[in-house]
Amino acid sequence: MSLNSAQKSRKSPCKTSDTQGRLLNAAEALFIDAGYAGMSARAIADKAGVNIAAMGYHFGSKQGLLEAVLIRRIAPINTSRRLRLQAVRERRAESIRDILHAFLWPVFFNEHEAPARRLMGRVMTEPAEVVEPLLSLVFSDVIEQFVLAVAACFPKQDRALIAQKFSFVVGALSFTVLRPSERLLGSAPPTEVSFERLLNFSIDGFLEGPSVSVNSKDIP
Amino acid sequence: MSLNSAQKSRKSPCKTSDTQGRLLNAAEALFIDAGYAGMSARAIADKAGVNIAAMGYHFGSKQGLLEAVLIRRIAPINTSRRLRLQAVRERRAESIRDILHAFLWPVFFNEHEAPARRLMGRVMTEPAEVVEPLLSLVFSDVIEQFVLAVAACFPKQDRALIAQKFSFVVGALSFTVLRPSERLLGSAPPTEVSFERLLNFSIDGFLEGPSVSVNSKDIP
DNA sequence: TCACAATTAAAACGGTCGTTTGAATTATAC
DNA sequence: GTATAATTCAAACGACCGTTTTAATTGTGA
Repeated sequence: MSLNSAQKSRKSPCKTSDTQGRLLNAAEALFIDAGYAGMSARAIADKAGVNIAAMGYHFGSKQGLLEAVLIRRIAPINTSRRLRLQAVRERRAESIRDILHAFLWPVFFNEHEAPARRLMGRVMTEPAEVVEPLLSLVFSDVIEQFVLAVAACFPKQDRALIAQKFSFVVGALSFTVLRPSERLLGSAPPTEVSFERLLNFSIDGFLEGPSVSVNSKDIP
Repeated sequence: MSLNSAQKSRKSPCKTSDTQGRLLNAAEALFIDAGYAGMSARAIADKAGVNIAAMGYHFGSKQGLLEAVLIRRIAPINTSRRLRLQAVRERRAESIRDILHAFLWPVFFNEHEAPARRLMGRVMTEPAEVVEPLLSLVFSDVIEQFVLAVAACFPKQDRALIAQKFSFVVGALSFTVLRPSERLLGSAPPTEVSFERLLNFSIDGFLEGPSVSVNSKDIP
């Protein structure tokens, strides 16, 4: 029996069916479109062209399959983020643009493009509790690193304020990549354009903008 | 038979059980926590302390109940947004702060506070196709009005750019109100603080910030 | 070729899904 | 009080859920 996929690919090197890969792709697409509760094991198996029992055999459960889906795409993105942040830091002249660029770029540009982007958006807004431990496992560290880096850029700004500003960036990012983005906008701009716009928007939010000098009155 | 709730309340003015209200409250809470696919009709009925058939009787279906839930909370928020935008316009000196204030304020401050906030965040990220027509029905008009108002503030800026910046605001807003917000931040700041921070962050994103003068290189 | 492990397949498991039915109960109007 | 409508209730509908079992099939090393 298998139940583990890591060491097994070494024992059977020439897989022609690639059941695991087909399951991962099918589950990814359905999770993006319907979320965890909305994707059924039978729909996954059908889309993958695989017997339904294959899911339990290769990944243990539906939750195990989703975890594999997330780790396959999200972990490389966060690794890329970390590497880029490290490269920026080694230049000893990090700017807020460099830091946010390192955070946003791997989401928009990677070898899997749209699927990875939308998967990122979906998982950040997924209500199912099964993804909660996965989220903190994969994200908490990289988020903390980036918030620290941004804080180093603005020693004067309140730390909690910086953390929340960063969560605004995460929100704008998640919402942007969640859909083909014809929802609010009439049409979807090219990926490079969306990326550049979100980057500039986020940068301006961190810089000490004119907004701080203006008082707003709550008109109840 | 009923199947319609609008004209019926006039015929039976003294409801002691308030089955519809209990169903709405229960469905709202469960939808916020689990999304459409994750909330079951039986869980709703149990939480409401009501027979399961009451849902079909009063709202036709689970989808009908969710529609009533959304309209009850979201429509008043958007109405408040429109009224505030109109008030700002009549002053003939609208600023980006005033416009964004009118857009954000009704989400953070209304008579139902946290439930309405989180419901707003959940519905904006809900994958189920059943909410799609509801979304465009309730949101497309108010969004268009606000984008137009912002565009009037910045006649020089590209219209598509403004629309996408506004979607960034919507994303940051949705993500902020989606959870009690202990997810990325360590703790949740008071509502007024979060509101003020998001407002300032959004304003800075629209103002012609320093980011436009700096070119970013894509380091692949 | 033969044992043996890995994988796939068909079928069923108990359970829950959203919805419907029809009778019982309650409120309203005359 | 009685007819009539509105509402609630228990029960069941067929369908689908995630998972498991058991047997058949495939691939691999001796």
